[in-house]
Amino acid sequence: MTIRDIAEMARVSKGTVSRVLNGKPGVGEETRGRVLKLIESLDFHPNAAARGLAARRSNTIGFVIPHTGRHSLAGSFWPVLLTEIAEQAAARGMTVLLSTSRSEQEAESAFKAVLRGRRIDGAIVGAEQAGERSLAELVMRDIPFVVVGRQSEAVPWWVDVDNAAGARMAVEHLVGLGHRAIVMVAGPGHLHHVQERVRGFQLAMKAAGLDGSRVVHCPYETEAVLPAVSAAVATGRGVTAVFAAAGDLVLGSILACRQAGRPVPQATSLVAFDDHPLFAQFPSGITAVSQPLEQMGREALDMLFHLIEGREPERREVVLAPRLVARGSSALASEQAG
Amino acid sequence: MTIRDIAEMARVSKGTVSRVLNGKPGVGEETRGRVLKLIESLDFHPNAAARGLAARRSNTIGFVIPHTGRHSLAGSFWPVLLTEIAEQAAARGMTVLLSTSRSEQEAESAFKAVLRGRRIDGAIVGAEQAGERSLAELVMRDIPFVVVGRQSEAVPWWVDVDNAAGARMAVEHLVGLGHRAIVMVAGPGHLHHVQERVRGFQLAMKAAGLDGSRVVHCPYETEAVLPAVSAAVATGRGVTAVFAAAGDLVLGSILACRQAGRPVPQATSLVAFDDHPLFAQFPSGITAVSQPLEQMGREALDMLFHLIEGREPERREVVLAPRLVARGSSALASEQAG
DNA sequence: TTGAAAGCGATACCAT
DNA sequence: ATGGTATCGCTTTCAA
Repeated sequence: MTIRDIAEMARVSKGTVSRVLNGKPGVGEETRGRVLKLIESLDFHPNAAARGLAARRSNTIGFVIPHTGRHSLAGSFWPVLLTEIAEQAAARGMTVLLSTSRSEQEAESAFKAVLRGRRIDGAIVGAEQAGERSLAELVMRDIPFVVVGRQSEAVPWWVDVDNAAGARMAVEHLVGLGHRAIVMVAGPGHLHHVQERVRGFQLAMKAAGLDGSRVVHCPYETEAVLPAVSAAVATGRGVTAVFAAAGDLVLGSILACRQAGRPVPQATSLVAFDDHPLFAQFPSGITAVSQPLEQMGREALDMLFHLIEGREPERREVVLAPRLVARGSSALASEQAG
Repeated sequence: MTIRDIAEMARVSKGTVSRVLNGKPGVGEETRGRVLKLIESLDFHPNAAARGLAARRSNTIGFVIPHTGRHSLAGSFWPVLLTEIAEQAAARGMTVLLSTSRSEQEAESAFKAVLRGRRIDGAIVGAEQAGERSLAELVMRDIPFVVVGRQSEAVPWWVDVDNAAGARMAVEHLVGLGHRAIVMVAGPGHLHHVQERVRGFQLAMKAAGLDGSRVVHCPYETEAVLPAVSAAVATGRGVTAVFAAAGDLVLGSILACRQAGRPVPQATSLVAFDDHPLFAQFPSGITAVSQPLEQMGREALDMLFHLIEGREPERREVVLAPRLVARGSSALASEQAG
């Protein structure tokens, strides 16, 4: 079943069917209706390859995220964003081609596989994957892209959550509850979003007249969290609250507090950066700074579609505000056990 | 840059370049080398759409998983499997088109979007998505597919973990540690894998001469887990162990035990079905029945490629053995507190 | 408003 | 071992 069959049955030319198919003008009302009805009744869908070949458009976008074996997809950020993007792309008649891999080496080749042969019209790229080489590759192949998260300053189009503001919200929430000695558990210091969160933390602490130097850096995805945090909580005399600045650090932080004899929420308050379905499952819930993933997906796709269609996006950079979801893990300092 | 440019530069015909590109015979050694060198030095990659049109192959497979907003991708099973498949597909020169969505309604349209226009050569379908209508659609469009997990009996090709065996392993592990009163926390009873796990549990309990009737069914992704399980643990006098038969139920089960005054692992042993990176992060780790995701991905792709190439797969059904990873959450019954 | 025809960039068959 | 050419199914001028 091809466009030609439809044309013959409708007694029109292929060109006319094509116009109808693409909602283009220049087709009589009656004719359009007739063709449309035929297309629907036969559940006809034009061949994507032929379409792509003729129109030089694949109607496919690439989603390029960090090598993900256990790390990225095990968290909540990328999976949810991926879902958002897949869905919103579908709503616009686009499909999503995925580039993921377990290891760093394979990431590169997986990435290239997706770019090759003009398979995609554009790409959404995760910040960690947005290295110079990758971006150069995209530019070279003339593929528009939007980076989610920010790593390098050299990226032209990106959307990110306001990491510093999120950290500030966490601090202000805790300070508002009467906490004065707060430990921040942060990821590896070379990551941009980590730096931003630390900056936000320290600014907010300073603004409150408090000591912002209690920052513990841990690698993600490791058991190193536990000892580091419990040491910080145990030795930092008078510490009443912990700011776990990434989803991956939350569990370790909670366990560390318990291990240090200062369980959450009875003796220690905790606020997480990144929300996760599990956080609502904890006995009284875990207070979290939630990233607006749906909106991030929407904004990123918006920009990308602008770029694909050759229109300059309204903004080159989009910074979205996170939202604090208060749950039971953060309590009044005065009500905590000593 | 097209195949034609390459042909001219190499002073051969397009046909010859095409043969080289596809590693087909009928090209002189010297010629092949010359063309190959040119292709590499120019980093030429044939246009995927043109290729797909002429060869009637997209070199793309679809990955269709349950609507996943918070559920599926928040767990560990699908994300990891997706990664495996993306990577292994890439190794075979295939790319992965994704069909995901947040809600059940959107799942259907997202699914169709991927199938339309012969975009994919074949599909990997998640069991929950393998409803009659979806499969009928695939069959109708003549798209080969392999189902991961098993839901209906009507599915011709599938790969799944041996759920019953996994449950048995959990029981035997616990029994070996001296536990005699074990509660199973299971997912919704209408799911096939849940039924299988319950069956395995009960068979193993019976074989050990124990009471296999302590089965608590909970919906996934909810806070209903907590009350249900703590009730079971508290009222079931003498219960010393819990078998949390899905990753999503583990945290709730652990919290429930603590809430019932019988914390894991001090007073209650726990074994999980499904492993998760987080499980290694818990203080002493959580014992888990681990699914061989890498192997599942490989087997599923193997079958799929057979089907795509019109060769009958060696097996129509593949059942893989899970593996028990012993960690600290399961202890000798005799060493547990009262 | 509509039709006819020329590509789009590969593959594959048929000669040579 | 190679070249020439029809073909894949659609989009897009260009005429009418």
